[in-house]
Amino acid sequence: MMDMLKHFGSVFEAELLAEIEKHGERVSLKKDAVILEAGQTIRTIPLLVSGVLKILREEESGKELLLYYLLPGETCAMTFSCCMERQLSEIRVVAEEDVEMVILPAGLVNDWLVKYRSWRNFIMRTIRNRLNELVKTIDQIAFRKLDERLIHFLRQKSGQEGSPLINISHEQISRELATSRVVISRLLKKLENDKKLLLYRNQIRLLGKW
DNA sequence: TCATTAACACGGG
DNA sequence: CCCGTGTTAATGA
Repeated sequence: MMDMLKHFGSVFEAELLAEIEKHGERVSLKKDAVILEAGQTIRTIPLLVSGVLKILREEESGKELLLYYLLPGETCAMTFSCCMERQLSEIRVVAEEDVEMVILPAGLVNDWLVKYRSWRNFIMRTIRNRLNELVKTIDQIAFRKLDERLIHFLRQKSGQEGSPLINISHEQISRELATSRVVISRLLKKLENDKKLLLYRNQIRLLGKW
């Protein structure tokens, strides 16, 4: 549980950490594993220890739209709000990389809201952060042109991987931004001509400041 | 005007 | 060969 303490040790009081240890279930996931499909009921919420989870919204036509990434030290606001109301999942959760996490039963985490100040603060903070980020995403979709959304996506992706070298295909990008590959290829080519990046097969290297 | 769909050629792994 | 990529032409919002 050492890596657990690394991200949550300073956030929760000792008593709560003991409860998490007692009731939490340790789960490992391989890259691309689907944790949750849209329409399923949610009975647990995850605390991410390592790796990255991707939260997606699904459209009727089967198109996907990236909502946000979940990083170590975080929990999923969407999952939390769903399981509080015993609602069906409106989202799809996929492991972007190999993931280590602890899952907690939905009932418990409700009680903890009253019992532990640190838990309440943690949940409030993740919901607040997520809300802020979603507002930004909505802004992107509503008001920005696709080229700006693409740049935003690349910047985020590069930051997430901690490297200017991004491993992804045009097809994957187009799916996450809910557009067609043709458009992504064209926009990327333009960015390459502008010396903003270099294109390889399944790889993009960002040049200069991002 | 700009996105999408279909179609095709190129070429690297 | 297979698949990701670069491009174009037709069509639509």
